[in-house]
Amino acid sequence: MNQLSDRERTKRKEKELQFRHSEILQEAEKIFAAKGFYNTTIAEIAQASGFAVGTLYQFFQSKEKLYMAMVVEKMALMYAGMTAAAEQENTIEKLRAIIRAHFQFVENNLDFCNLFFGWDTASLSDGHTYLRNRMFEEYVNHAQYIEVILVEGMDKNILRKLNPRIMSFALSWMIRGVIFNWMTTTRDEPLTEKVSLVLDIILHGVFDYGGVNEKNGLSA
Amino acid sequence: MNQLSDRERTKRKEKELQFRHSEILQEAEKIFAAKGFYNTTIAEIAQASGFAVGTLYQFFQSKEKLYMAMVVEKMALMYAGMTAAAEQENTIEKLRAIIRAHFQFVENNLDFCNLFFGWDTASLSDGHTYLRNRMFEEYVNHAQYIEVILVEGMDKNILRKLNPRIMSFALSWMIRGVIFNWMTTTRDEPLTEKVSLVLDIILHGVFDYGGVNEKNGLSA
Amino acid sequence: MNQLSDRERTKRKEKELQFRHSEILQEAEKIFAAKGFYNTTIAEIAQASGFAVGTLYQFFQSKEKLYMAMVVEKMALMYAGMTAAAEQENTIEKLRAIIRAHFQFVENNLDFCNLFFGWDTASLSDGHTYLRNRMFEEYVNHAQYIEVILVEGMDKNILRKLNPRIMSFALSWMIRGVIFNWMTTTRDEPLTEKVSLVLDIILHGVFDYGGVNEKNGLSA
Amino acid sequence: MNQLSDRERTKRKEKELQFRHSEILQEAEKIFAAKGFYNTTIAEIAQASGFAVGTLYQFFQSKEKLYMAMVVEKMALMYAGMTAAAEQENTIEKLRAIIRAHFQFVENNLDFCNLFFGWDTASLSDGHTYLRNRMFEEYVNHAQYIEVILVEGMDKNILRKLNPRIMSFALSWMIRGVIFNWMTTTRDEPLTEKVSLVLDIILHGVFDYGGVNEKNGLSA
DNA sequence: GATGAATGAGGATTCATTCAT
DNA sequence: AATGAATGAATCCTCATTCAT
Repeated sequence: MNQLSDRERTKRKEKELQFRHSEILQEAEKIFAAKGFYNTTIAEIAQASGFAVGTLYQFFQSKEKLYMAMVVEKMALMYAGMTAAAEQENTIEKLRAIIRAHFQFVENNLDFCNLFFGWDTASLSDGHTYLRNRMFEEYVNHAQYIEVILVEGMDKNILRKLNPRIMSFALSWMIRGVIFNWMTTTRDEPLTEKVSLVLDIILHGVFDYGGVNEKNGLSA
Repeated sequence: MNQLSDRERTKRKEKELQFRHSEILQEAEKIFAAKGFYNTTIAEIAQASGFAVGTLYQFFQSKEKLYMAMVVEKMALMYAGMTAAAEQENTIEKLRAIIRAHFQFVENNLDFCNLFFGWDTASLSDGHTYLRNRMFEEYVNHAQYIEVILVEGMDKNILRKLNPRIMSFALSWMIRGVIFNWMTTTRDEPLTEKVSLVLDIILHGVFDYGGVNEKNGLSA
Repeated sequence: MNQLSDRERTKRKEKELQFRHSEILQEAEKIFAAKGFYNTTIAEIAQASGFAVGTLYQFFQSKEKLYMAMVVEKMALMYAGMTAAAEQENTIEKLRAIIRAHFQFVENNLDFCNLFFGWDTASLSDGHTYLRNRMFEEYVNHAQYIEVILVEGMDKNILRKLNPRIMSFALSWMIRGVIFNWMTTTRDEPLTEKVSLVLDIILHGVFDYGGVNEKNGLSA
Repeated sequence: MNQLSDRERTKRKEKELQFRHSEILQEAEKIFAAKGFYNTTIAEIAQASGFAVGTLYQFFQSKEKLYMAMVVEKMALMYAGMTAAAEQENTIEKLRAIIRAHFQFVENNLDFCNLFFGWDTASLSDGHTYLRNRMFEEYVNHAQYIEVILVEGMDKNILRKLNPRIMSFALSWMIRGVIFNWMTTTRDEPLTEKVSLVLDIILHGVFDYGGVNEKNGLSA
């Protein structure tokens, strides 16, 4: 029983640790998003998260590591959400789900996305290599995941047989573009309203065949 | 005669000034691109451009202003090039020319694009508002220019009648995506080789109508 | 009986305390010797000695006090050893024994001596006065002990009648010099081999009387 | 003529530089001597020497480098003085001159010697290797210089044929001992008064041959 | 008594900016 | 106009010490 309570205590501690961890990360995200990496001081984050400066350094070795942890965690979350959403039968539906998940994440994580999409993932001095690599890795990983879906679609003769890498990037960045547009303007209607439009453009393009797309009832 | 020589002197001076200006901006671009805004020191730029630190401050009020001048100049150049290239009869050809001009600029200005597209336009402390606004302005300006072309195309029944703003962003960012992909990979073939593919995707989308696009001879 | 067990418990506790004390001091010595006072952290000592940081503070009020305890203990040991060794009939033999004891201590306590002789008894901020005084006290104490021996020797017409304080310091530091030399070089032969040489020099000096020393059979 | 004035200006600047250099070093010496390496702050030195913190960093890369520069300079000065003083015909006179020069330096550089002889040449974290080496080098250099004098004396049958390295160290450290004694006590009479006594002990030792030394008229 | 997480004061260092020459 | 030495505010990080458990 004593042992049990020991285990329990350990567990509780770990949970608390995790909790504090994300507590800090959450505040850090807001501040980093608002002011960028270099204009954010550790003291600010400490104050905002209610810990002492020294305490932050017990969780994160350095300012850069803290920043990285925040970005990597969020990115993973974003891509995980998209991957989970893509669990659909139909290729088209998979793409639609991915777009929607992407948009939803943005709506729910404005702070972070401001940072991530807003031209701003700061150039970190030396550790920058690691973060860039890590982000790029995550990004490529996701791109490959989309490629797989695209290739599947090609095999089923649902999608045209074009370079899947390029297609994947075109899709991702078209999405990014719409996000950027939304974030930098009034945001009067939810981003998720634009899912169909984006899917339509990526699927059928902008060329006008004289209404042939619409006739085919293919516009999503 | 004295007046003439005065004018001449003034002219020469202005030319020299301009020359020094761009001399500095050129070196600044390289260094900023290589190390980011915060890891670049004024002393470095001074050294690289062959001027004294104090002299730089005679041209630019502050480090941020210098950075801004550099970015704004380059952006203007980029968009100007694209606008110039778009002087074509045909809507489709206009789009193709814009894509090509974009790609060419990237190929010719790797340093800058690394900075501009590479997730890095640092968040500048207080002047950041101005730069962001200035960049955004320039960007929206360009987007509107493309919108005009797109609306023209719609009027001529060449393009589908979709939200032109969204279409414009979709196009721009699809281009960005391909650029990003190219910049972060091997770059074994010129970026300009991809013009047709990008145009094809944006025009006809990725959906497979059973070869109907190809049959129609519409693939660009 | 209860009282007895109480006494016993108290005794045992004290022994344990003492044990832990020296346990800590032993580890502290190694680390201090290797890295100096300021580059050694309490956390390191805690880890090395297998106690928690807080526990160390139950034994020693501060880092400086811990350091002092260590130094003072070792010094006392050193001087005690020398004093014990000096229990000899003959004055000359007393000096020889002191030199030998000194050298032996060095050979057996390299870590500490590195610290103590190696130019490094760091200047401690405020407590430094105490430690310096304490060390100096110990040192002078020992010097006086040697002085007594020297004066005895003078009384017996074995030693020249010179300022005994100076003589004492001359002897001590000549020993230190040989130690320093030995510690900073290859140490191929034991330090104790040098006892006779040192005794010879201090007794007879370096002047050459044309072999008169040797003739007299006085070289030690 | 312009060229000449240029040269002159350069010269003057260099002189000023050197002047400031030693200005700083002088103040640094006092403070370091009083408080030790770790308890001295750059800000203090800056304040004391009348410069801004940043200015110190234009002269010395780091606190350690500043410390080293100070120590090395002083040591060189000390040994140079002793070497210069040793320009004597007679071996005995050479030794006497060296001892006197040593003592004089101490009298004139109390601050520094407090640091240098007072158990305190701090253990510098990483740069420490360089300083230690540099100091040791300088030290050994000097020791060898004395060795040469000793060997000369042996060749002339003035000194006994003992290990010259050990003799050199014995002499140096006996001197150090007397210095230490003088520095840590009242200093009522000048250190230089003790030259003859030290020379006497090192030459003739402390053994009493029944006045044979004095009879020979050899006591220095 | 033992623990070790939390604290926050303290200091080295950098670098944009100024200004006397 | 050009220079570049001097400035000192600003910030990251360390680590001795405390105290709730």
